[in-house]
Amino acid sequence: MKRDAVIQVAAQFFAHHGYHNTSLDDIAKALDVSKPTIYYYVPNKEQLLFECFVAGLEPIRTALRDVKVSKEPGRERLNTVLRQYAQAVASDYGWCMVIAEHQDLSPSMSSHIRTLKVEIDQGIRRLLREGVKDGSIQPCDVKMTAFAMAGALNWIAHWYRANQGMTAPQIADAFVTIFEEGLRPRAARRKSATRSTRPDSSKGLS
Amino acid sequence: MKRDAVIQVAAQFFAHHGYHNTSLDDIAKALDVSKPTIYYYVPNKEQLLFECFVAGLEPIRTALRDVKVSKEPGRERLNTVLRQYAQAVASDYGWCMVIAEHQDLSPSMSSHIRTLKVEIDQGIRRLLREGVKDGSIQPCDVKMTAFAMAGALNWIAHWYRANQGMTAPQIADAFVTIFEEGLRPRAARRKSATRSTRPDSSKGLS
Amino acid sequence: MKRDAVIQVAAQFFAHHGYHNTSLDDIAKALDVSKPTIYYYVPNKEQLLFECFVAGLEPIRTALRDVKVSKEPGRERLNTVLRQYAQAVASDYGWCMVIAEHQDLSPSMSSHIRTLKVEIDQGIRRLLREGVKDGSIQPCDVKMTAFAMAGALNWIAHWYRANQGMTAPQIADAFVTIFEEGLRPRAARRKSATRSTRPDSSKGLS
Amino acid sequence: MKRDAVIQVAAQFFAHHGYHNTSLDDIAKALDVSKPTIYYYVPNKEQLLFECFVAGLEPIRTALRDVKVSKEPGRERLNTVLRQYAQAVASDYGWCMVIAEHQDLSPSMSSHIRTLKVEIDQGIRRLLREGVKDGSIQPCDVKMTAFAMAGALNWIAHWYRANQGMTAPQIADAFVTIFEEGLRPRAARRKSATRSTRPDSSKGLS
DNA sequence: TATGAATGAGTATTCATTCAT
DNA sequence: GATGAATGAATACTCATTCAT
Repeated sequence: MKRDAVIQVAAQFFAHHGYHNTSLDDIAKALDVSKPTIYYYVPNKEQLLFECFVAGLEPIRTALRDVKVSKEPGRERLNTVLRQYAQAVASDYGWCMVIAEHQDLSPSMSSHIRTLKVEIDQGIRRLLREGVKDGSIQPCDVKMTAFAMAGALNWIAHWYRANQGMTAPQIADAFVTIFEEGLRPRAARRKSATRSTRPDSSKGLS
Repeated sequence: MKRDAVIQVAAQFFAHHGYHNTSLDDIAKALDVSKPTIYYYVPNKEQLLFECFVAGLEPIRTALRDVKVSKEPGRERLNTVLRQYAQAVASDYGWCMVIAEHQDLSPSMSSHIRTLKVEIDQGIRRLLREGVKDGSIQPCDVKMTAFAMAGALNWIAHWYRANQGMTAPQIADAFVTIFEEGLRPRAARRKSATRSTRPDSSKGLS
Repeated sequence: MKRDAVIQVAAQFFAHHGYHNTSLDDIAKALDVSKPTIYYYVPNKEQLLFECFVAGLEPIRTALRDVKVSKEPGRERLNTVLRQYAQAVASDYGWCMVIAEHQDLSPSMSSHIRTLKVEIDQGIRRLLREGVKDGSIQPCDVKMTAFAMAGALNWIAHWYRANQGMTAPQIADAFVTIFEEGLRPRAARRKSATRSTRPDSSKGLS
Repeated sequence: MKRDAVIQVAAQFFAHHGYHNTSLDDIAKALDVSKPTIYYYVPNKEQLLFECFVAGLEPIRTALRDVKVSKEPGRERLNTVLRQYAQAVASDYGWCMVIAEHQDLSPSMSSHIRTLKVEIDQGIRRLLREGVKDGSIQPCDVKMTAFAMAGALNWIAHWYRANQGMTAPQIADAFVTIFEEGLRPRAARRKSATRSTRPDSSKGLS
């Protein structure tokens, strides 16, 4: 589908240059079509961002749905979702998914996006609660924990570069370990964490 | 200093509406001055963003410096810095600090900002390493842990609203607990986590 | 071609009001189009000036080329070029051609224009040298003579007004006579100069 | 006088960068004073240009006045004036003198300048007429000859650079020779023209 | 004399969007 | 399906000029 090509190219441009620094001219040129052609597939720039957002979010929603019927303990199911989440954020659509904000969107689209985001957040919180209930997760502030996880994972979109350093699944695993184990030493340590693969590159803030 | 007022108002606008959706006209109107007056204090819009960035970052740098001479174990010193970090991100300048990216900046300014960000990241990594060495932090992937923490904390800028729900220090404490304890239940639990204060609001993604 | 209309109208405005006193709004209004339309045909104001410059220069370059294959003595060929030169300077594009300077142009465009100007200058010097060689022009300081001629002719752009007083070819003839004969009386005068047609108007300096 | 310093610096800036590309800030910075200080000496930018113009023109007016009482033949007196003219055009004020145009000036100032320019032009024409009458200049189109001379001399402002190549008096002499002798060979040549000193540099058009 | 602070009026340029074809 | 041509609206930035001090 050409429509998908439009959306993917848009996502890549948005991720590299930002939403506002990407003109439809840029996208048109990259696709080697004229600007009005884009309007044939998408009604406006805002919708383009929205489509990128949805494309990125979809796999996470699917993972949340899949996990609902699983028999595994909550912590395992949460980890499955987090792994999928990390992969989504590291995809072409990750950046759009993460920065799509009310700031650049009309009220109606903004609330639409908010609904989708809330759905994800609630899904994660539910898994946390279920994990606490079944004993696989220790009691915690569910809301804050969901925020911390989302933040850590979303941030991947800001520093991840495909084909450089770790792959998305590797990052997901590292993060899962961090969130599972915590920093405080346990009386009986059973598993030693892996070392960083590229200790030189450092840009946690960005 | 009027200059500081300019920067603060700019930071608030950037945070609420985004960098590109804020015109210098907006800022001028909010300050009740004419547009050229802004140029009297700041040479251009980019520099305005940069000043906001620096204003937000400064307290974190200070905290990192202060902690260097502390005699406490690494984990405590790290927590001190993280608390300051959370407070900075929740300030007026937090959003600017977090989204100031190469995308909207000239190459020279971009690299300047990168340098400052790397400094923070390295500071956190150092504390992690020292904590591991002195036994207050369990062995972990230092780089990934720093990334996860920075991400979780940076993300606060996307959902925090002053005078609503938790205060910045409360959030900081909650996050510190999460990172310290981890999700996996410990054999002997000594400290039970607090419950979420506002279980209704949910927007982890944004 | 609409593009040509844009350039011609621009040239007229530049000539009447000066480059800096002409806004793209003025040009757009005169063409009865919107400002962005101009940008559809020309990438920026500087390029607009450049196009006017080239439009004015082209006939002179052509004349220089044509004259290369002529069998006439140097002085005749020079006169042919000077006549064409005068006509170009008196055209809509004359003023642009003459004032297009490094001052208002980017370095690259500036050097481009300089190249073209040097080409004209060298062409005139060559004709002077050839005239001296074939005896049709008396020995002289070739460089200074070329400068004097170029100056006298360029200056036409400052005082010439179409449909007032002499036509461009008449002016060209008058100048050719002046340069040919010189002021010092010749022993045997063969040709008496014409009188000025409008002795009242006087603005040699401007 | 500080006022003179202001005018001279302004003239240099105008000459190097153009009237419109010179801001009062530039001039103030070069003089190491604040912008309002300039307004203490000169009421506005236009007046600044006017003062430069007058400063450049004055020596020519003086020369014309001096020559009125001379007993020399017209051609000699004309040459004296032309030499002074060339020197003025090559001065700091030359460029301003030559480009000061109605385009950048208010109507009243514009007409004032025009009056001064006409005075010069009429002075030259008068000398030409007197030279013809006393036989030192051969009959010619006085108006066109004055225009040609003014153009050739004015143009010096566009290519002359102090301390490079010929001095102003040398240029004046070369031009006088050119205008006196003309290109057409004379039956009996009495004086051979000098050669160009820098035959490589070529920029007659500019 | 001199200036720090301020501004009104511009001005080039960009860009999402439209429409006739 | 696709595009050439056009535009309304916005926006960063500049600069001559003023005025209270």
